[in-house]
Amino acid sequence: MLDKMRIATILDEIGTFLELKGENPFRCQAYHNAARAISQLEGDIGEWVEQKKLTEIPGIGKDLAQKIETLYKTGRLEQYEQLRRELPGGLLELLRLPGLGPKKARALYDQLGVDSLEKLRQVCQEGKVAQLRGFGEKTQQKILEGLAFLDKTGKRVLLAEAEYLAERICAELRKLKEIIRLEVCGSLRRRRETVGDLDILVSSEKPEAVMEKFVNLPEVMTVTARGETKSSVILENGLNCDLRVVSDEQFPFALHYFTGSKEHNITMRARAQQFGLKLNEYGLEGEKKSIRAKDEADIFHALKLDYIPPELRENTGEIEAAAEHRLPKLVEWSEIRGTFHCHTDWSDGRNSLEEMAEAARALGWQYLGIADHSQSLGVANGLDPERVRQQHAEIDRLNKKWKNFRILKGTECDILPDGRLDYPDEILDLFDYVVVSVHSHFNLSEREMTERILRAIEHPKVTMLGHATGRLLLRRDGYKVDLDRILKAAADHQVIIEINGQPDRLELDWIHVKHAKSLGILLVLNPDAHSTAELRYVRYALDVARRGWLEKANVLNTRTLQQVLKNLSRRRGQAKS
DNA sequence: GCCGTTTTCGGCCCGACTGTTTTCAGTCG
Repeated sequence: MLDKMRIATILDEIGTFLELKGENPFRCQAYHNAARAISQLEGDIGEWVEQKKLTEIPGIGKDLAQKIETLYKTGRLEQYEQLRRELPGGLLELLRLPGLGPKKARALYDQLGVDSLEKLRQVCQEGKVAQLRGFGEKTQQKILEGLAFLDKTGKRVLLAEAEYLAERICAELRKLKEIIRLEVCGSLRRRRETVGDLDILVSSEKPEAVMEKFVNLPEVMTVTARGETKSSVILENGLNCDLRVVSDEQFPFALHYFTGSKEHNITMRARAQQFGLKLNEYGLEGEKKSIRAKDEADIFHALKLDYIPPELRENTGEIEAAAEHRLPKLVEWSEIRGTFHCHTDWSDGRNSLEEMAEAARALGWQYLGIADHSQSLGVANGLDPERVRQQHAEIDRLNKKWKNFRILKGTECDILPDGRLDYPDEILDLFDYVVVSVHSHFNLSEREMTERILRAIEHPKVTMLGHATGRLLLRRDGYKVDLDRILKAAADHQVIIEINGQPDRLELDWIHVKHAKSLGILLVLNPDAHSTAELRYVRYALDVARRGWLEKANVLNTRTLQQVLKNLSRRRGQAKS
């Protein structure tokens, strides 16, 4: 039996193989759409199959439902295997090169036998590619550069890194008096966890001056394209950056267009068509009238939609919700009143209890939860029971200092390999709350890992589950675990789930956050801070929360100190009875 | 391959840029 991620990957590959074969592009797109829909499906794919509900998913019809069912039940699909026999898998990785699409990849394979990046490098170096019809010297050179780029950086960067670069570049561009409006679009504006390139949009009556400044910025390494309205460059860290210049009248339309996502835009254009209008990056026009917009909200309103925040624009139901006035009122930074998962110099943090507390107070928060590591995590100087008691005495002493602020006593307690917790119950009773996390034995089987975490969740003294899969973005996948079962158990046992704001973690993933919300699970935004500076990582957890459609009521941190204390004591009351 | 208040066929989002052409195909977002 295949899980939904594997099924989605296979559907996606079928779509790409069909492109390589030159099939009808809309048919290819149907496979890509289905792959996306399946990967974002809430809950267990098995239930959708068994209840014959697959065709209820937009983009999945009779044919694809049948194929998905076959894949789920048998793990195989004759069509897929046939395609794999027909075309080498290495062709798929050729498509990762910029400027190389299915048509050119196919030509390289047919005429030069290219079936891998290595082979491609070889024939380019031999000068054979430039001689092919439709190719030339420049294309060959561009492929070689692309290969070198892939070797070096060829991937996305963390949201935090992209944000830092974008802020520097924008600060510089904003100095130009020719610029009327400026905004960063793309996945950065949608606050995706990783960013593939920066899209900067500017309105100006003097595009040339803006372009000139842009391509000569100190952060620019290479200029890859330069036109009147669009230029592309590669930045010092290997990230691609596009700049578009439009008139100020066009700005809202371009802002919406370049923010994406692509899938959101496609559905928006189809909606515009229903109103007899055509939507593109320059405007919204009909046969006789053209709609004016001073901002993005006007565009949505013209299509009888509520304003959709950028974080939701993934075509996962936001347009339908906007039409029916049932978009969530997303949780906001100003609603955050504290956080729960922070480390101090008692374990592996850099700052003292007092320094952390003062930093939290400076942010205007009412409480700060300290959750240092537990005893078995020796490398992180985890606290044994004696030091737990000492730390609590110190917290009690500090808490006398402040009137409207409080340090909460928590622990990030290890989940041992067999699912037991790292402290006995009488020690766990000393804390205001207990975060449980996996820090060791990542290589268990999916079943063992799931059982391990389930056992921890079922423990009556557990308040919240820390970084749920242990993934490190762009570095390693999470450990294998059945998240659907974990979430269901968390709902049953009223365990809170953490959204970890470390820029390279950002889990629970937004797709699962949305799922957790639908199960009625309470979530918590935690910075996993190891210094005062890292308290601001709550911001990145907030991004994930917003992408997961969370509202104020879904997030523990939005509650006042009194509400939090009440919530925690109620849990503990239940645990003891 | 999907889909339907122009429905069971014939559409399916749309424009900029590049390189290779000499009027356009391919790629990208």
